[in-house]
Amino acid sequence: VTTRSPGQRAGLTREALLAGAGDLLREEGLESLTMRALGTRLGVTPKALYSHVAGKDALIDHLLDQTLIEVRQPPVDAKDPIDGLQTVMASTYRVLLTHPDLVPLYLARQGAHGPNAHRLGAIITVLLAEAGVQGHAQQEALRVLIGYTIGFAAFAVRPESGSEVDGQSSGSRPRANVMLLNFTAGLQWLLTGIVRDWSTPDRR
Amino acid sequence: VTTRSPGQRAGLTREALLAGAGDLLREEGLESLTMRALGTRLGVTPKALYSHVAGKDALIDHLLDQTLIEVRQPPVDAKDPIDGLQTVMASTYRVLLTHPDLVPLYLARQGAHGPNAHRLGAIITVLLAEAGVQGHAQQEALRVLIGYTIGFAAFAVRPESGSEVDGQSSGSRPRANVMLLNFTAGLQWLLTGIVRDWSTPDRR
DNA sequence: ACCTGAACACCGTTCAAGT
DNA sequence: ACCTGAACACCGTTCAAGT
Repeated sequence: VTTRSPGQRAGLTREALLAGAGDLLREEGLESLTMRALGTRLGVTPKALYSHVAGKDALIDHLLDQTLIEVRQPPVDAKDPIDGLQTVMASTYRVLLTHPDLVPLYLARQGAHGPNAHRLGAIITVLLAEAGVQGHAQQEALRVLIGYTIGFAAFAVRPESGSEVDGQSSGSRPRANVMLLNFTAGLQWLLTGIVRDWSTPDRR
Repeated sequence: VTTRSPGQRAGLTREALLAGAGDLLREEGLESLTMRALGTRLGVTPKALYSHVAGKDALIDHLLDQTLIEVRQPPVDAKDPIDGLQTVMASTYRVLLTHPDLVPLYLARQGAHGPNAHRLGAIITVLLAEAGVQGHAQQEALRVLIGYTIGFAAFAVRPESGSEVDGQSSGSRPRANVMLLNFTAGLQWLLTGIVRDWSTPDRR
């Protein structure tokens, strides 16, 4: 299906690459996300992709970061910073579950590293500061929250065969909701502990 | 270096394969863990490996499970089940950090699935039961604990470039210890919450 | 049962070249 | 700057065959 000679533009953009990669991931799974497959899907030679992206790793990095756009911002008139943290982390958890195949990649790369990830980290940091968690403890709290969220998401992705758990989970009807409630409970415990043990009451 | 004709035994065992794979992983990293590389390291054609292991995925599954042997068992005369849980999970965390390259694989495969993983899961389950956490809540607590432990381990592996955190962490001297303390703190909060909110006082 | 050589069907990526 | 054809250096895995 190659009706184009060298020099003719195919009209590719980085956005088109990311959209195609996202579709490929959603429809065919992680194993099928291949530079060659992405090329044929876009009607283009694999090499053409390298004009818009440094390589496969860079493409995935962009994909991971772009996904975080969907994370819901807490309202600016935040009354309670703890509520804000609960909102942001729960939204992050939900977004991660929407893209199950990406979850292991976030962990393999230790999170995303683009502008959206940075923005999200900044929001969490501000909320922690408002809750009186600063400096050293602030960075550690950030790691605890992110590690818990991504780790839990990774184990929530597939219903059965969940590590060493026996397969017989009690039905599977409201499973996603049950997992979300479990996640929220643990998150609340962590937030309570962080504020209780790591906050410095001086500033603010 | 092929001084062996078809039919001559090379003396391979599954244990030798796993040991070689572990060495390869430790010395060269995950990217270099290849059936071909493992073959040449053992002085054997790649195909010879398939006589002892179903394929690369199966080999990695065995590797993941075997690593869990190192997790320390809590003393049988356990006084406080919460102490026991703290011990087991912290030991698991430490073992995971000893094998950083494996951590993303645990998450990608949602934990290990072999006999050692099963044994570890059973130990945790018993401790939870002794703490009064049973049935439905027991499975959920198990997931919370495992998700937190592996997730935190994944973020503890590399010092800098930790997701959206700015690179300037306060020095790097006792970093592993600091992370372990952070992990332990969060673990304690989770255990406290699990027992407080999910234990049923009736049985035991 | 255990290992071999040769080969298949894939990968990501590079190079030189076209417009 | 953007895309092409051809090719390089890898993968995991299979097949038929040896002892």
